[in-house]
Amino acid sequence: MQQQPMLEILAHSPWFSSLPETLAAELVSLCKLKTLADQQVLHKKNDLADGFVCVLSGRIRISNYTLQGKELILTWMQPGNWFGEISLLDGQPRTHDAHTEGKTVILKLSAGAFHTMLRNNNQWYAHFSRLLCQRVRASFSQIDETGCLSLTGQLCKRLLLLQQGLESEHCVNSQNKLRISQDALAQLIHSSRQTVNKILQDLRVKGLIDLKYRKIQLLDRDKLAELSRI
Amino acid sequence: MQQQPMLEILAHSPWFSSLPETLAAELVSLCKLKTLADQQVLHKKNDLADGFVCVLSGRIRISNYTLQGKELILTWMQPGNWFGEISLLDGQPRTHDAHTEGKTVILKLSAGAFHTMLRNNNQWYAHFSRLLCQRVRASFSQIDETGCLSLTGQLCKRLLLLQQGLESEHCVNSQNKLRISQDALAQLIHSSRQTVNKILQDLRVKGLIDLKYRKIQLLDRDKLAELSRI
DNA sequence: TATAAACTGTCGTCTATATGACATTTGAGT
DNA sequence: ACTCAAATGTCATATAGACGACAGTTTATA
Repeated sequence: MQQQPMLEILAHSPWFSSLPETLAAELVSLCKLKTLADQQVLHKKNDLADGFVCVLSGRIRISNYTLQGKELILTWMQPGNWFGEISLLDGQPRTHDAHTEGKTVILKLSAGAFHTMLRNNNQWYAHFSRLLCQRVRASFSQIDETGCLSLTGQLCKRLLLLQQGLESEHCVNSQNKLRISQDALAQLIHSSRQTVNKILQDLRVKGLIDLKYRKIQLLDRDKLAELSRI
Repeated sequence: MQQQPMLEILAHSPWFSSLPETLAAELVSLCKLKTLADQQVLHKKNDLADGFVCVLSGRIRISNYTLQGKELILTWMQPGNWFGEISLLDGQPRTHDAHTEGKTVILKLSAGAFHTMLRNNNQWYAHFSRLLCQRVRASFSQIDETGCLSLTGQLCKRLLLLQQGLESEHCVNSQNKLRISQDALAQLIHSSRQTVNKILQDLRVKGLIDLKYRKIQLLDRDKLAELSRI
């Protein structure tokens, strides 16, 4: 991957952009570029932590499986997103599976390099703490959402969040459309494909979104946000 | 409060017990004891962080309100639990309201003292990071639970977690019974009082719990755990 | 271009759970 | 001991959403 586009992707992460220059530079310089094919496993739940990762292109699905084998999607890590710090920071195993979706390029900092870096620079803990705080806050929001929003509300909220994530990507790929199946959305909000379809049709009729095969375009974000207020 | 019982309560927090002696000692020495009456507000959602808190006796309800005024309970902080670090570490406002339930004694470290302590001892960030990791993992569990367990499963899981929390308290008060209304349990699992009552009756008939006015005693934890496996 | 696989749209049915109503029980405060 | 507010137990009713079925559509690939 060329230097310039990589820096642009990195710059679109609010967390990464907030880092002091020295930390940002050291972080990137210690990382290795890796290219993964579609549906590769980065790690499974309960694995020991092997590193800290940033997605550069493609997408990584973060999910768990129930005893019955149903997949529960927590989120997708999109270009610019960093993840994997939890297991590194508390020494406990991974909380979720991580699978690529499509050809995916990542930056990876090995566990060893991560710990060496932190040991030599205690003051940088502050920045990883902030990343953890973001995760807690996002999780709290999600708990509130599932507690008091209808599935319509939850779906609107998730569509908005996915779109936000995509926009780090410079709208290059998909003319600003979300590329995602209705099935996957159902797994995200713990619902069924049929119900998601019904909700999406309803939103389309109301003019809030446009629907294509495996593509969703958000047309009226204010209304969508209104439907997902808590 | 006397020194000895306080130390015993503190010792029952896995997080606090894992701290290096120097940090534990400094933390406690910088805290101030406060006694609060029933239903006092420690802080509201969106307040700026004012401190880091440990419950010594009583209980603190952590909750949010929907637009319609319904209260969503995230959890209760019980004796030995520390909380409030999120806003302190990322400088953003509080995520939830915090109300006392019953006369409640707390240790409180002011925001200023917290930041001074960390500024002077960067290496202690590691321990607050671990606390954050616990929050993230607990939140992830809760998201999975609401996603794939029936209300019965969710309720069993929450009863077990509440009981675990209580046992830090040396079973002094309540002969090991949970003192909580069915209404509150409904707010915890985002359900209705009537449904919670039906589930509890069912668990009682099966011999897994015993029910009294505002009290629940867990009789068969293995079976309860079985009902809440994911 | 043909074929298969993945995805979508739309039924009808069934079940879990919310909600309102109301009687009963319990415990706290006087 | 009495009174009242809070909590509990139990209905009956309404409804959101899961799930199976199946036809239609789009894309990938041979």
